[in-house]
Amino acid sequence: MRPDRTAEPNLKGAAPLFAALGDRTRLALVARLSAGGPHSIARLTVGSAVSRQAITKHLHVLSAAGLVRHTRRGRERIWQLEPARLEIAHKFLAEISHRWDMRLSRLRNLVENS
Amino acid sequence: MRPDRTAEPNLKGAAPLFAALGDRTRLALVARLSAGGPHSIARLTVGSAVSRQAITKHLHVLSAAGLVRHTRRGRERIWQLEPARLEIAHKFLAEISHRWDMRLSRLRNLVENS
DNA sequence: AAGTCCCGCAACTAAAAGGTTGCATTTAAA
DNA sequence: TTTAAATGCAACCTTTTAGTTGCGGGACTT
Repeated sequence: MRPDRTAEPNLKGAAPLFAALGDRTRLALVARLSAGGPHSIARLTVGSAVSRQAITKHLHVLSAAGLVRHTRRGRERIWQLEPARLEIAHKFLAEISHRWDMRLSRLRNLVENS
Repeated sequence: MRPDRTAEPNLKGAAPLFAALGDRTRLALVARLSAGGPHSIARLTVGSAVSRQAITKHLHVLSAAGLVRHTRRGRERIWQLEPARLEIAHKFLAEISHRWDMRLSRLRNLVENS
């Protein structure tokens, strides 16, 4: 197995994920779906500051990022979380933190051995 | 110790962080700073697709989100990563994933005991 | 002292984002 | 079979974002 050339944490892939999460309304939706489970649009709209159509748009944005998925049930559309994609963002941050720690420890070694 | 009522992961705080990370150029900057350490603007511009002023703007966006910090050194401005803020976003994702796992295991219990 | 490098500021543009309203459609309920 | 609920679609508006160019000023170099 060769050393991983794509060690750069999934740059191209992670940015759209973060962008999708980078809105207060959408983040609230994700949080709600993670705790409350699948919900219809109407249900997700209750208690929100914005209109149902706005919620719908946000759900589509999340969907385009692969963070949620929907199913029909009668006349309603049920949305649910897709946690696999969250993991990508999560790992990206872990990788960045790790790199930074490595830098610091290398620097410390340098100082101690001088 | 009571159950944590503020269990909602830092919604209001995390969204701006994700928004700041939700751009390819900015994410590349963060990745570069995490691996390569502090750099001047001119240095960060080399190899980028966009102009120096664009990089400057992006750095200011990251700075407003608390993700980077700068220092003067002679005629150049050195930017460096501020990893503490990354931790907030990181923990948010961990919390969401955890919630989802809890939901799944509760559901499974429900099915098994029925 | 002159030239060069690094940077900040300002004005401007094009495109995308977030939101709204109005209306049509499908499905459930009375 | 009406009526009401849940949604989809489309047009429109306003603000933000990402980017550019041009220029001026401070800080090293020679």
